[in-house]
Amino acid sequence: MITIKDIAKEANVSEGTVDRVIHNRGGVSKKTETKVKIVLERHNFSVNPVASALAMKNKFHISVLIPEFNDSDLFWKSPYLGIQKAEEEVKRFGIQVSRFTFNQYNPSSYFNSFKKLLENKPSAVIMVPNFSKETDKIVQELELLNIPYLFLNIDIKGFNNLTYVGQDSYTAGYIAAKLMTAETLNMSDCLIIQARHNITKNNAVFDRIKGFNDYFINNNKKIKTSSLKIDNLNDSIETEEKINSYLELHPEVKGIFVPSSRIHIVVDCLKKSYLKKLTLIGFDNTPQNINCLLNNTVAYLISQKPFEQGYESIKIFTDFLIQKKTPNKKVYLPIDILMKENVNYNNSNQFIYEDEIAPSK
Amino acid sequence: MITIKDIAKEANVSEGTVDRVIHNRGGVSKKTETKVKIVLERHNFSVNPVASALAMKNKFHISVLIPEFNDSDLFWKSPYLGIQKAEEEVKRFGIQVSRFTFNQYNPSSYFNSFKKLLENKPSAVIMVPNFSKETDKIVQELELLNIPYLFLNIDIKGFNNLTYVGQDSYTAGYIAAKLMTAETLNMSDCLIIQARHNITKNNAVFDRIKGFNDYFINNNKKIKTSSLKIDNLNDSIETEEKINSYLELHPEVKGIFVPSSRIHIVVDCLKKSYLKKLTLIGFDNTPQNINCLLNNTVAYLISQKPFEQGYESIKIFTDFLIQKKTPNKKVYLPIDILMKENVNYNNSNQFIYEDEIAPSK
DNA sequence: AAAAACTGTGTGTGCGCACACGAAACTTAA
DNA sequence: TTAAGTTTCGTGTGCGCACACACAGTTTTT
Repeated sequence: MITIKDIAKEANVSEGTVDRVIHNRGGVSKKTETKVKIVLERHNFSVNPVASALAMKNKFHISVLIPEFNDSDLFWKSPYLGIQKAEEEVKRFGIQVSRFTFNQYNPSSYFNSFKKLLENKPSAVIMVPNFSKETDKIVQELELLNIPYLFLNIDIKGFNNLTYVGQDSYTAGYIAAKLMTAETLNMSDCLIIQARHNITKNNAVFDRIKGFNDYFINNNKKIKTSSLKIDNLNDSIETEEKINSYLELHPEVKGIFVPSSRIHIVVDCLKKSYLKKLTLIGFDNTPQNINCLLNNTVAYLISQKPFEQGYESIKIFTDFLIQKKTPNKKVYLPIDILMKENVNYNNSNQFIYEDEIAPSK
Repeated sequence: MITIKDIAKEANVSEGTVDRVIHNRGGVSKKTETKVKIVLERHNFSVNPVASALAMKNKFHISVLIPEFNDSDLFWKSPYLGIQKAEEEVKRFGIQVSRFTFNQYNPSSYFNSFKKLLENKPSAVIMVPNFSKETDKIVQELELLNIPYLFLNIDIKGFNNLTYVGQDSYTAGYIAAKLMTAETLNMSDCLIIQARHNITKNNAVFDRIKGFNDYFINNNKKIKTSSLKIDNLNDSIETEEKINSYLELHPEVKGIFVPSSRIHIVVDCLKKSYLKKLTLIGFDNTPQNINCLLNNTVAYLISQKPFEQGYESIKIFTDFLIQKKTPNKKVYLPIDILMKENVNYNNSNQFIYEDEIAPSK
């Protein structure tokens, strides 16, 4: 394993000079710089991150801007845990992680949380760009300060984010349609239920629906889809009323697609008789949703691998900060298909060690 | 973050003594040992793995005993690559990895490879226990030498392996049956094709078939399954002959289940007319199998996440050797369901960085 | 022409730990 | 009592790197 000392000897300079070249610290003449760079190239040198971490001692600071979670909406707990696990791993490398949460329905909470985040002077920012207008402002500030940032889970176009870590929503919707087709025997209609506020704000939902519909078009399936928009999916009275009356009017509907994590709410609202007859497909492995799989009310869930999203984000920035590794423009995580039978294995890699909570089997 | 120096000061001994106590090097009087241990306990001290790795410099040696791969059987390439990726990551921690391959159909090649492996004096062994008799002998030697070992991909019971890293084959087969049911509309027979040599040697195949059959029993499905055993799946003439003539005799068969990675061979042998009519479900994301997904001949593949198996094995042993973290007795990886639409995303986390090969989309 | 300022480079120290070496303190043998 | 072990412990060095500091050589200012 080649070291800085070796490079220095070969280039006939001191270790300090090699260090300056590697880290672009300046104060090196053009001539020696190229001389050193040639040697570095030739040996394909990269610093020993272990030694580097030891010498630096808490140099880098990754800040995370992420929606908060609570008992009724647990989706964001998973990325949080993934971040936590990665944090534990990279701590000893001198990477410090701070988390800042916001209310995902409140733009100003998003922006205020960002302001607090900035005070910590992060070396890098992982953010969930939930609101486009505020994201504009945030990104502007970050770029002014030359702080690299990556988008987690929500993929907004037109920014210079280091990368996007998440799912290809379009394909995920496409797959949902395929599963729906298999389950409903190719010959029925399908209802898409979405919350109204999602129509503009969260384009993942939009992409999923587009993929869902495109599947039927591309494969000449005769399935018809229609959309039901509900103002507040958390208001169970409105939801219950709307869904059940829609189904009464449309007995040809055999499947329900919920392109968000809220399918458990739909399950709670549906009359028992419908639950038996309909095939439900939704997103995200929240505890409530998993429960729906286990009690046979939901046929499939498509998981975004939220834990891995958080975990990978931290790892990617660690490699970027320490080793200057640049990731691909998009880091798409696997599209996970969950059903009753494999759901228990889904999070196994989060709980490898004995002192952690083991998954119930 | 508390250091050895801090502990030493507080216990009124030198750093060297603390080091001796931490690593059980001996040469410490009972009195001072307990004195130091109390302080260690109080601060819940654990060594800084970064500094430790730097100081140790190639202390540990993990050896891997794994089947070889070639163009016609690429399955074992994935764990190999996973091991390679992990190796790259842990190299700087002073962990050296050596790989030893064997012919998976030849027990003596397995044992001979192990003998070579032993010469390297490994600190830990990752092995694929493909032959039970030879595994007996191997394990005996390892336990005599006090070398910890873990089983990769194949789960043989009755040994003191540190852990098993792989899939729950029974559940995987169970899920295959569920998918088969959905695709073949609940009302047909199903053929299981297996290689004869697998019947005794590889109990993963046995477990998958059991899970497959149990699904129909547990869920009162009227699907009948029958088995076709073929002596040598690689002999395409025999395979072709047997399968097609069986199907001719049994037109009620609507699905074929291949509980091994050889489904692409079945595809090659099947007459075109059958290919269109039948639903095929197999295992493992080898390039040939993936190709079958893409050209619509195979409906689903169940992946064992072989890449992750290799990767996690190395990581688990690294943590075990450096930090003495003991893993669970079984580390089950997710049961991955692959279909045409999501297969491209399946390996994305193997190729996060730009200079590596990106997945074709 | 001397002083000041700047540029380019080498040297030294410490990050936390592992481990070799050697020095006390103590025990046993002569 | 003294020499020779034996046990117990402290000290020193290096792992590879980051970064502060020092110092020569060069350019600019007065």
